[in-house]
Amino acid sequence: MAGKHELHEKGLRLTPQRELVLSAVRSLGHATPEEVAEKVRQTHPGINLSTVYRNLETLENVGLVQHTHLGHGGATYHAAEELTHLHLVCGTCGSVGDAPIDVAANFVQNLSDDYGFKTDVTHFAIYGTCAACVK
Amino acid sequence: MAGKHELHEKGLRLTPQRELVLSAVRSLGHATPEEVAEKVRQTHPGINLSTVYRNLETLENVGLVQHTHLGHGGATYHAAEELTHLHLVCGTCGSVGDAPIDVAANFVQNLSDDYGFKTDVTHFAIYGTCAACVK
DNA sequence: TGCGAGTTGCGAAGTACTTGCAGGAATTAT
DNA sequence: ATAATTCCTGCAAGTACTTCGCAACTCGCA
Repeated sequence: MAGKHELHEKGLRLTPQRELVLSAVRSLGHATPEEVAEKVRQTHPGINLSTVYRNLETLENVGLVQHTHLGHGGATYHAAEELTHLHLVCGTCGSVGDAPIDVAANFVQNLSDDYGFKTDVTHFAIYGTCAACVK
Repeated sequence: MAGKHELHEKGLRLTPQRELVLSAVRSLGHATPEEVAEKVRQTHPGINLSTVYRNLETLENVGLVQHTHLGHGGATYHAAEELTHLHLVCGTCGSVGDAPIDVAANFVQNLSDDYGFKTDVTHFAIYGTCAACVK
């Protein structure tokens, strides 16, 4: 379908590094900048950390990836396509689970109705204890 | 009522710095370690940042304060008494609003029923756009 | 193919936070 | 009240993460 790469369509240049950063984010699901760098190094060992940071930022600007705060301090990036679920972070084991956005629909609606607050549930993680650790 | 300070009862020493840190957290509502330090300096200029960090940690251990992730990277502390509301962070203006925990009751219930995930809604902020910025 | 502009790599600077140590203050026992 | 002990504070060095500047390089277009 597309004769041009998606990066092209966003007005960005198509460089190996950039494409690798994007695909790393996509294949990792959620990842810190450092994890992305590590992943990219599997195919492109020489890539510099700052390049990863810069590309993450650039890709975020054009809307291909987005960052989320999982709370440990650093931001975590994920592909824009993944934006359909929310993150369930377990405070005990540290695992990150997913849940469809619908479970929060009600909550979002409440906040909107009562406070006029438009919630973006995907941006922050939901903290708690996962089923495995509750036992 | 208490002949002893609450800090005493927790087995902690009563130092001016420590008491000031606690009262700063209480009066600020939510505050980053640095904001706490700034507040404390109004009455005790010489206090060191590391003292603030350590006291925050100590106070958290005995349950007098707790930290929440508002997403900017650093933790935000608040008094344990404040634990009855969740934080609504506006991505546009940066303001932090409050909402009673009840609005999330439904959501928490869903997560618990469907995933066995016990959510602590107060630990992480809820991200979105506040009423003022939506306009 | 050749030019212009966006990108990369590298090192260093900057910021935010944490940790170790020695002196000083608060408690407890005498 | 005094002395001894233990904890706490302040200072400073150290670590981790992120951003910046610059020169060389590569991509995209004519």
